[in-house]
Amino acid sequence: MSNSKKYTLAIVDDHLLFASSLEKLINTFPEFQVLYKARHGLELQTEIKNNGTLPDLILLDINMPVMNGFETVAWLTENHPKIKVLALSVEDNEGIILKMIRGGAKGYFLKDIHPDDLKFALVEVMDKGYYYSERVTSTMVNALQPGAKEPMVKLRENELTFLQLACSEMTYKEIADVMNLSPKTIDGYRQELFNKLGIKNRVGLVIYALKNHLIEL
Amino acid sequence: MSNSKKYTLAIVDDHLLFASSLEKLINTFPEFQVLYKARHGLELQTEIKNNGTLPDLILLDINMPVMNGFETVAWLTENHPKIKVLALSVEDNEGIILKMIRGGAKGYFLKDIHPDDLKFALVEVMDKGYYYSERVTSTMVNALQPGAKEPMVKLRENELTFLQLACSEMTYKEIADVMNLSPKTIDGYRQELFNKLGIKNRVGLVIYALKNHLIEL
DNA sequence: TTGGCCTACAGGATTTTTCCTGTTTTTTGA
DNA sequence: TCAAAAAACAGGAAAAATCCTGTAGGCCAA
Repeated sequence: MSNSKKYTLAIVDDHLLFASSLEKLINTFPEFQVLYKARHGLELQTEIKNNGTLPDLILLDINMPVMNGFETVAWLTENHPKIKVLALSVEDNEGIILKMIRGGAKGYFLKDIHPDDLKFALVEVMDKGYYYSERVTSTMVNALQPGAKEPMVKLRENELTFLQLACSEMTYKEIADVMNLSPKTIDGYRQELFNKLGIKNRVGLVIYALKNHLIEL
Repeated sequence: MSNSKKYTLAIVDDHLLFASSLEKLINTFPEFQVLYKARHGLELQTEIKNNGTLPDLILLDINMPVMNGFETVAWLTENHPKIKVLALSVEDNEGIILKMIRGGAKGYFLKDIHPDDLKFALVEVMDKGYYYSERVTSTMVNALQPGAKEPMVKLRENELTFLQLACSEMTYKEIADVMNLSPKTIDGYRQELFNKLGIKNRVGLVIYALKNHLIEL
């Protein structure tokens, strides 16, 4: 690892207290220095445009207002592929991990990580280009197992819209009106989702949507 | 404020990275020093018992495994009433704020607070005994308005149990079996809850339970 | 003791959800 | 351009959810 110059990084997290605290912590690592912080992807974009220098590394929260982690990592991969992105989340969810890695993140870890491990992860990412914990590795292996199963459920645009509307107090008929479709079509979506997701009733839909962050409370 | 001696404090939060970072931040405040950290209420209890000295102040997260913020503040108020407790949460929810304050917390703030404001809050709490932000104050005023309304919906034991079971894929008949009651009684609970909570169907129940932390995902 | 109140429970009707199968329309790929 | 695949839609029926009103039994207070 280079000792000549500190690696610079940016922190993107809407929890100001966490971001500021983390900045303090990271600045105690001799190899790293926080360049700037942002509350969400959009703020990061303007920060990058205004501030002449790019960070070597970005610590990216996933749950954020305005522009979340998924959108942000997509934008970064598109516009600044050289910047390493480490995703940071409170949630240990396979779907989310895969989504971020597919989006271009070079690593993923939970907010309950030990500071020493964080430091190790930062060093790894700069040295080797990536850092994957055991948890993330096993998730990826599972996802790539061809024989086993394809747990990745793909929802069509309309199915997603229906699912989100089903998480309200609307009846299916009302949903059909909103979506400008026949109630029978809506019933088709419902049936299809029940099969795909392995659930039995509308409550199952709500639970699924919540667990997979397809809706917000 | 006393300059002779630093105030000591403990941090209780299951997110190790956040807790450690916050420790670093707070230790830069000349008036304060972090005595120890714990991942949840239970760990705090053993820490307090083992470690001879009590902290002056505890920063307490609400969402934690094993023993959450509500249980912890209740225990602290019961066993160590002299310790000031500041609740710390990601969620801006009136019900939660009131629950913590009723439990004995001397203040409440969100994790997106600015570090300077945190410092101010810490100082306030030690000097004046409490710190309430505008947000918290307005919440309390609302809650105490006698004429306006009583938004605090009280759920009976059975109603709560039913509500929680209703947030699953069980049918009402199955719920009746589990609770050893007639399906008609369950229907009565349902009707009563719909009226009390102003909702129209079972999805409304799920949403309500989630928003009020009556169930976990 | 009696009347009021509360909880559990019922009857019975209506609406909504859920299920199964089949048809028409649209889109897509060779 | 034509056939196959996908999407939208329908009929019909059973199951579950929702709604409304009413009753029986326990408890408590005047």
